[in-house]
Amino acid sequence: MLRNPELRTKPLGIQQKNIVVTCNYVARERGISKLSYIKDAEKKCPDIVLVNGEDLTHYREMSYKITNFLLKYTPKVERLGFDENFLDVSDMVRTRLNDPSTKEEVKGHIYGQGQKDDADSCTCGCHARLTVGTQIAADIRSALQEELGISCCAGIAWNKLLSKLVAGTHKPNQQTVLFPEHTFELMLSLEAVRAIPGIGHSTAKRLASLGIQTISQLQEVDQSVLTGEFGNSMAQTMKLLSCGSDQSPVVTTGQAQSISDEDSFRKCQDVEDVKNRIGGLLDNLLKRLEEDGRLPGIIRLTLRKLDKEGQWSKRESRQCRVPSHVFALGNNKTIAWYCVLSNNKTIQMKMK
DNA sequence: GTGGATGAG
DNA sequence: CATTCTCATCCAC
Repeated sequence: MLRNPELRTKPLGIQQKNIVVTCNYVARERGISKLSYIKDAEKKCPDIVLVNGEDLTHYREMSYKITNFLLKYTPKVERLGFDENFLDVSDMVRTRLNDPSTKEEVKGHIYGQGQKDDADSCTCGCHARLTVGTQIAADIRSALQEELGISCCAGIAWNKLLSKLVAGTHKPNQQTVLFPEHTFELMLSLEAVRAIPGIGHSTAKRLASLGIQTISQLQEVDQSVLTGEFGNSMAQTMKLLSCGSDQSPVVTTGQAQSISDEDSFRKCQDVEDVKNRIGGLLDNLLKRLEEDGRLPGIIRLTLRKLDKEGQWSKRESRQCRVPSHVFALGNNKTIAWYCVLSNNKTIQMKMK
């Protein structure tokens, strides 16, 4: 929509292979959901505009533009995927509170109540700090809109878990603050344990085997029951999360730890074809490596096979170290063959 | 260090 | 359920 503003008012979907991986809010109002099949989406919404999004270059570049923009406010910026960032603004809050011109006004929504007044039961100053937090969020979101043309949601709270959860309560392009009195309310509004970030489908399944499906069940279950299935550390963490407690700090993300390029290799029988496709992935990777400026220490190939019935199997990977002389030669294909030969295996499909 | 599992958007 | 195309972390070996 940034590159083609005419699409703003139209139902828009981003397509990768057979799937609408994401879509704008116009499309969502028409009943399109993320990760739906193209067929279903077109059935519901025949005039949906589809843009191919298999090449993530543009999204990655904008993603880093946004993170770098946020880094002008504080060095404590942690990326989560391509489109979310955590900011620890504690220092900014302290500075603003020392400024006599700072007001008491809350910007945006307050979670769990119409107005803010009953609130001042705290003696620790958290309400004042969170209020300043809403002002900082409003300032940053407004500047982001002005300078990069990006709208977004924000959640203001005292830990990452709660800020993420409360950010999702007013969408799109709005912000919400959580005051401590309403923590329990927010956690219980979630219902399923799966809604807690960090509890994915696998952990949810294991919890279900213990008879735990809702947040309140997780809050009330005896520690020892969890410890039996997950071990002490995980059990402790999950109990805390269920109550809205998250000790994890905002960790500055910095440069990527790895870069990868992949493709689902649809209908690839021919060996020649496979070689070409892997070569293409490698070329893209080398371009990105050059822009990055660093040299890789390791290269890894990842693959998934298709069985007779067209079912995907689990991922398999092979990796090896890349000596720097490989790059001194400046020879593209050398690297992939170095990897393949040094492992003495034939590897097709996916490459990381 | 390697390779699989898991989880995030 | 994954499906797409990434990126990160954890853990057994």
